[in-house]
Amino acid sequence: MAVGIQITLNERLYVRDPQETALGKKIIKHSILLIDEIGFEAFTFKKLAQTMESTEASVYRYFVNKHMLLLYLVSWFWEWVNYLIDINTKNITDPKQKLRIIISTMVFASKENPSIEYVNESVLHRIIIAEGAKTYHTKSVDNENKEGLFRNYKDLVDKVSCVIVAIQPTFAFPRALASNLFEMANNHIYFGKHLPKLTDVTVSGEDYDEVEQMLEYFAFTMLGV
Amino acid sequence: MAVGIQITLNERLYVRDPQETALGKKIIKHSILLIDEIGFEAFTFKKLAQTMESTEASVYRYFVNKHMLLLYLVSWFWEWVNYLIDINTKNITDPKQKLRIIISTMVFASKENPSIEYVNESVLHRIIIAEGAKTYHTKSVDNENKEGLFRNYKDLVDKVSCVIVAIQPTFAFPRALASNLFEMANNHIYFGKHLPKLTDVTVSGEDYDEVEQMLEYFAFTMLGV
DNA sequence: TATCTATGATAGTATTACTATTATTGTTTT
DNA sequence: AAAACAATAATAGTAATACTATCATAGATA
Repeated sequence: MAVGIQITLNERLYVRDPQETALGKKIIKHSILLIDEIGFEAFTFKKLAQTMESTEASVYRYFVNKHMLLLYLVSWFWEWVNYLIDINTKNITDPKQKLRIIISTMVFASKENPSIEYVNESVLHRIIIAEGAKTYHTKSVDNENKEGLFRNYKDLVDKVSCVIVAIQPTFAFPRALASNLFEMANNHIYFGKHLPKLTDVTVSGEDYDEVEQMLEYFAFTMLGV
Repeated sequence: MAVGIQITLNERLYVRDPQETALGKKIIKHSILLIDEIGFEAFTFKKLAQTMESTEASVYRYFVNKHMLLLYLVSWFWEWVNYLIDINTKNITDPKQKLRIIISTMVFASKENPSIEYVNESVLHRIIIAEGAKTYHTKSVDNENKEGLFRNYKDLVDKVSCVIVAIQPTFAFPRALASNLFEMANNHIYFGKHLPKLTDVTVSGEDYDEVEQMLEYFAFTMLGV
């Protein structure tokens, strides 16, 4: 699996493609670790430059601001999940089984074998869970959406909704169910850890088994199978 | 309805209770309008002071920072929805009918008759939809949760989960379904407006009818009725 | 050898997120 | 009516943030 992965992202997400240079990869690697450690609000390019022993100006040569960097990381993650779903469902024809694998993949993405040395997928997963929704809850959503900056997430929702339609062609809300499964996966891992009154699942450490079971139950109950 | 409403909130949300003074009410009123207009990231106490013709220092006497102010507004909103649910379900005994009214109330909260002159509930609803999740996606969640700052939302989820249990006592995920209904209501209004590929509902202006219908369908399908 | 490019080093600006001090105004208390 | 008190306004100041700009340098390429 370590061979041949190429995550391709919208060029407007960055100023210079971080995947093409050593410094760029270092920015990705350390930004993931630092955002996870101190949170996105406290994260600054200056602090990032300090921890990776570079300069603020150098970071700005790759990303216009920290919002775009987060959007890059989130897009990278969804593109990676998309790739995982493709290989995990490669020879599966039964759409029900496909959906089961999709749910498992979205919950356990972080447990897959690391594929790219400068991305700690497990830590990145925590960032998606805690900070992911901030990418689209901004005043610039509409402009950024026009520029295709949310394409990776939308493609993924599209892919899952096709599987849903294959299971139940008359189901009226395939996109909503698909996006809801992704949002629920993130939310209930987060709730289990921080706001347990808002969920019924128990989450301890990186054990998300109950989240997976709940998502399966929700999905297949909704589809009446 | 305009008489007798008293929204009571955790004292730790504010430095001085804004509901007790004219300046405090002015802060609430103008912060709702300004956050809606420019977004929470661009919102500052200095800009707020300018639009309401007061001073930055005066605003700081009511709230320690803008995060606490947002948390105050969000808590106020959920407490208000809680109150609306109470009066709207007052004489209803059938839990299915109760859940229908709850869903309608969470989607159409902004359409209820304004009850408090310094709060524009319709604009506040937009803030909840666009910025609400930012209150708990922070590094300080656990501390703030310990101090009871998310109590209003948790109480609401608790109330709805009790109705769910009354409908279907064997249902395994009442809290998750309840919180998911609130999250879905907000998300799909937002998606309908800004990221329509992530949903199936059409939202135009303040017409959220399709969101209500979808939530009813999801809830009652999950509960098998 | 010359050139080009990426990065580092450094400096500078406007804004943000506060804290502190003093003046003023309006309300209670005596 | 005078004194005391509380709330707000006015002002100033600081450290950090979010950038932009310039110049030097080291390594790769022509």
